[in-house]
Amino acid sequence: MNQCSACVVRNRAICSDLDARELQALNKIGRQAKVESGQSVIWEGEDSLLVANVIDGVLKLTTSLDDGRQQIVGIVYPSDFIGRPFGQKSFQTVTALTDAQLCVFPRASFDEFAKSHPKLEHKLLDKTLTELDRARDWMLLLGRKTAPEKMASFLLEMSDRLADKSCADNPATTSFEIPFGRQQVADILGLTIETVSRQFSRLRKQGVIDLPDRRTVSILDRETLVREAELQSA
Amino acid sequence: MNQCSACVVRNRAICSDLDARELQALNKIGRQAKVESGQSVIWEGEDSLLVANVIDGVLKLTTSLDDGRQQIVGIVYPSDFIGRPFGQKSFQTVTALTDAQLCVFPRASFDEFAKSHPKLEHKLLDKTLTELDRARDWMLLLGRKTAPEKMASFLLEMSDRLADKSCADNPATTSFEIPFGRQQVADILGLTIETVSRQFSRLRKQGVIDLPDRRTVSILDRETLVREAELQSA
DNA sequence: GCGTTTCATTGATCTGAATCAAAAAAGCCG
DNA sequence: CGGCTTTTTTGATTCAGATCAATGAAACGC
Repeated sequence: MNQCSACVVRNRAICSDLDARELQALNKIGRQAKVESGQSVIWEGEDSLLVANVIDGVLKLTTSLDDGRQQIVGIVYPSDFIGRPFGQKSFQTVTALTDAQLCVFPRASFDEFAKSHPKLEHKLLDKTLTELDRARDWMLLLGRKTAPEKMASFLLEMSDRLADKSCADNPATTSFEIPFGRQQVADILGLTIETVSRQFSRLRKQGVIDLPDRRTVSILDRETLVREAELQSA
Repeated sequence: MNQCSACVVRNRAICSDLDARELQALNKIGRQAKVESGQSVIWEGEDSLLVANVIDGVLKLTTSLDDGRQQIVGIVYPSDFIGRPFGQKSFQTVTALTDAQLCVFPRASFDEFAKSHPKLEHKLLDKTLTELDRARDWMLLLGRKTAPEKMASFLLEMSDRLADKSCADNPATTSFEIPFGRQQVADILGLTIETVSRQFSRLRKQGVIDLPDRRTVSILDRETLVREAELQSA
């Protein structure tokens, strides 16, 4: 039996404000599910049949064009929520970038539960508003930034999200493993894989970053990155 | 005294599910405000001190870089909600594109009211989820579409939002007035004003659209536009 | 260990959209 | 109406990033 009380995202997910009894009711309509890296759980254009909390792993949200061009429109981490409640259609495909653990709910039951539990809806609203802010911020990057600016912004964002603060002996140097390959970085930034690769190489040659292996990035000169990212006015 | 019962967006705004007594309570914390075209009501980076319902007019949400580059990240129509509840900082500037009428609330009072009125929070959640879908859709356009594709997508979206269905004698021909100039179209699509102008001219020469005056667009050949927009797979 | 496949880097070239620069058209106001 | 400003269009040129084309380096299976 799944015990929400033992859940690792217990304090951060949308269920965090529910009491024991409510949690048990929610638990009844949901189930845990394992998703392997590369697997998709929700498909663009399909009926929205399920929603879920991410317990562990990283997933991507993508939209795409007929000819294969693809844009990653969101990256989902543990405690984030995926799926489209109160709507019939999904506009994005959700794919696991690492092996992942989800807490899945049939959409209809979730909708019903949510409507009768304001505390949960409030949490969901808060998360959605934050996501909207993030998406709109990303629109500035996609529409107006140059390749070097995109790259710097990306590395700083990744560092904020992923840096292992525990082993940061030198505060200036942060190291982290990006959970995706070059093509996916390109699909996040609206660039080609070649341009992404060239930007990585340039930053390495300039001593701004180090690339111990192809998934790991060490930021050596955060100052320069911040300057290159052309931070927003405010 | 403002009477919500007479409000033109009464059935579509986030307050539409409230009963008479609740409406009166909400009315007490809010006030109507007129905003002139060009005026900003919320500033990027400033403390989020107010939120509002749009009663009449069109406004834009923008994010910008230090050097003046700007991206329009949202267009706001009557019955839409603006501002960032439950958060201290605004990430976007909100500016009126036409004279507008708002129903303004101090953020703190609104937050409090919302938390104790689940029906309102539910409506707001629904609207926010829709906005998030729209924003992510737009990210595909910004990151992956070419200038002609952007232009076609833009015209189709505008036509859906603005076309005066009442006077559409010929179902294939739709006419509408874009509530903004070329520079703003450029800031929506992540292009320059020159490229936007060239695309307009090209479509006019090809007989796909007509431009009776600089703010009005008539779609003559919707088919071609749809083809050029490279519609999403699903 | 070694062939095979996949993924990343690097180089050469091309091109779509940006930039630079006028000209033309539309508003505006006395 | 006729000068003045602002906005839009059009043309010439440049350039950032895409595309095309190899090469190189890991990861994988046997």
